[in-house]
Amino acid sequence: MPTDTHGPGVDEPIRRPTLRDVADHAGVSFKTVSRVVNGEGGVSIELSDRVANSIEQLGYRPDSRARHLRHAAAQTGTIGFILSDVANPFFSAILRGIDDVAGERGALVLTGSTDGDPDRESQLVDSFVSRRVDGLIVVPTARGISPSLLAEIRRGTPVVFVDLEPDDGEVVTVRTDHRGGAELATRHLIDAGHRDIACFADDRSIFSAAERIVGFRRAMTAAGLAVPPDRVVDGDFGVSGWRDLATEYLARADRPTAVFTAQNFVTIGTAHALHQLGLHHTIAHVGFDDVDLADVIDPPITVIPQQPRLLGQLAAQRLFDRADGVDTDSGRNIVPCELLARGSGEITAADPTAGKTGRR
Amino acid sequence: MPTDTHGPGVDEPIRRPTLRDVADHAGVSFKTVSRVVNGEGGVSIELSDRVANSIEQLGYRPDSRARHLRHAAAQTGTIGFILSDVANPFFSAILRGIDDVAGERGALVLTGSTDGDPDRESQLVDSFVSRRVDGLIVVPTARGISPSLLAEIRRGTPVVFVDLEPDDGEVVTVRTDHRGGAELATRHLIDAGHRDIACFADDRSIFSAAERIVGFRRAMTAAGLAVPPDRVVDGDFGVSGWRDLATEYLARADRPTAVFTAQNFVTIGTAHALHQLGLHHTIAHVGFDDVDLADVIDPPITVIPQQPRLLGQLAAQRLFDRADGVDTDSGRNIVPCELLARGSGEITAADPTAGKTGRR
DNA sequence: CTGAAAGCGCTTACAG
DNA sequence: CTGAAAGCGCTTACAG
Repeated sequence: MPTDTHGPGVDEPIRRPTLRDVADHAGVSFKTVSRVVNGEGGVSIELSDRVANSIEQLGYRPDSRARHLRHAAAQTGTIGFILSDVANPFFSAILRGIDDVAGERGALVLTGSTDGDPDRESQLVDSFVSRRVDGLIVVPTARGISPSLLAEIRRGTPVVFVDLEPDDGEVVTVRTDHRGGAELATRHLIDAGHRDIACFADDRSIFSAAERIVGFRRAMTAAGLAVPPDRVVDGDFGVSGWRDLATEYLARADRPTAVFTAQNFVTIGTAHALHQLGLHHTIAHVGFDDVDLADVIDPPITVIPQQPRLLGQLAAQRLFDRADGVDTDSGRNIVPCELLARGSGEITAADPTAGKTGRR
Repeated sequence: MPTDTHGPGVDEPIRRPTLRDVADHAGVSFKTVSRVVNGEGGVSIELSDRVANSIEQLGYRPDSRARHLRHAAAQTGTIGFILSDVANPFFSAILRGIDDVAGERGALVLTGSTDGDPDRESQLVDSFVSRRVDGLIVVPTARGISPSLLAEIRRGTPVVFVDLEPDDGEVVTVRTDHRGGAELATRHLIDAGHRDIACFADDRSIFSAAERIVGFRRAMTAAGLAVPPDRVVDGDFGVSGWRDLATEYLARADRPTAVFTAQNFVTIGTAHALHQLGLHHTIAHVGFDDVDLADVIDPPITVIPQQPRLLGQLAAQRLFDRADGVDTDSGRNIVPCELLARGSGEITAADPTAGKTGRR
């Protein structure tokens, strides 16, 4: 058997040194080592040094699993974050916010993407619970809370929802004021003189999309404007799907004079379409959620930015407060919106007959 | 004391049901429950049903910590990902790739952002190791491997580096061909007739930035072109810093006729600057890494896209292979680059004397 | 200041 | 097919 200088080989099972190994090495009882590791005091300096030295030499790292086993209720310092897709910058910014707060407390974050699949969500809940996370932050896949998650909430596991709000009202949620933001965007377009505005949104089965559509309708109604059914389009089409759809929609003679796009992928796709059609200086456009380069394109896109990192921080804060028993309210944190005027949303309404007659 | 119907209150410690609780409930020995939980068989259907029923009623979930304690070498089904910032879409896409592969194996991913701080990196390594992760995927903060991470590698913990490569060559890395990609970008500009090209890069202390600068120089040298020192600018300035810097740099009379921006924040900042100066149709521009809306702005930005999700998948694959003892090579996976011509990189060189004399 | 005993929730041998 | 014993790595009482 060849000598292996690069650590244990494949066949030798990798065994980490334990408290007992350190104790043997230092020539003390393993309880003494435990005291040093936990900084409990009551150990002579001499022994303490000897133990510290052995820990260093053997590369001992306490096993947090074993550590918290004695009292099952003890916290593991790990929380779980269940979301649809971490690759979406909006959600990864939320994750970053969660990580900010967790890091301050020495806690760690487990993540899992569901792609909107409720079965995957349940599976992740079970996996997280098996690892005894101290709490769960969830972007729910469906409007109803999945049974396994509901069971955990009932059991007393701290759970905070972000971005989306499940139908059960007894629940803690941190999210943007989707409805208010959409109203703001729509009113902005109305104020620029638009009467015929379309709303392109993510699938309305998603809470935020539904809320934003409601906000759009409210603002229109408040201004005494009708919303024909085909002026609200929703669906989960992705950037390229929305580009194609918007291109076709806005090429029609009866196109609207302004568009409110209610989600970032929709905004990007629609911006593509407007440029493709050469209508980017003709049709006004306000988007929900900010996008890279939104202020470089011509005209720069007027948006309702969200603060995803803040959402994550607030959610984590509430989760830890609940885990500590400090925050016992159920209830919501709703972050208000502002509008960032950049140009695309300030295009005024053209002669309303121009589009209707199909003239260029 | 008021009756609490919503689960345990704050004072009652939340105790999850254990194997023993289930056994008592079902009226069997706890070993029988263990058999049912693990699907070991050798349990009569009648008992099995009774146990399953109790598990359901009590909401029992096995404790994975206790489960793997018996054999310390057993896998925990958890891996760690240490990176600079999950809010950067490039890294969150890598995380998604890792999650894809982990999910297939029923494993979970712990993440932690370092913001480039080596101390935080060490701290995260320790936290992850305490939780006995089966392996670590790391975007290293510094060129050298931090001592705590090195100790783990020596111990035999599977570690795979992504995106950046530490100086120690004995290490497993999955990354883009930074140098080759930069050469490709630069050659593309040279082929469009440019002789005077600037390179704006992330701080050169970062491996990828250094490599991309090398690629730039190589392509220039291969074409017989000189690279004056002030034609290579590097630093960690963020989007707005780069916008300001590039605006000042490109406003000068002796500006280059083309720019290669070696990182996504640099690309965004420089695109801003070019538009601000009205030079977006004058100065050619190629960026490393793709950006939202890059093909909507005028002209669309020519880029060398990376495949971050693929990088994550490859890294996780190698990590699990190593953890399983299948992959025992040290070595690198280097993903090659292609160029995506969109317009900004195909602007040809203006009369070379025009810029030099400061004429408009 | 130091240590031997019991136990956390589970699995792995070993009996019946 | 079912169960009682020992032990994983550690902490929490309890002795000296």
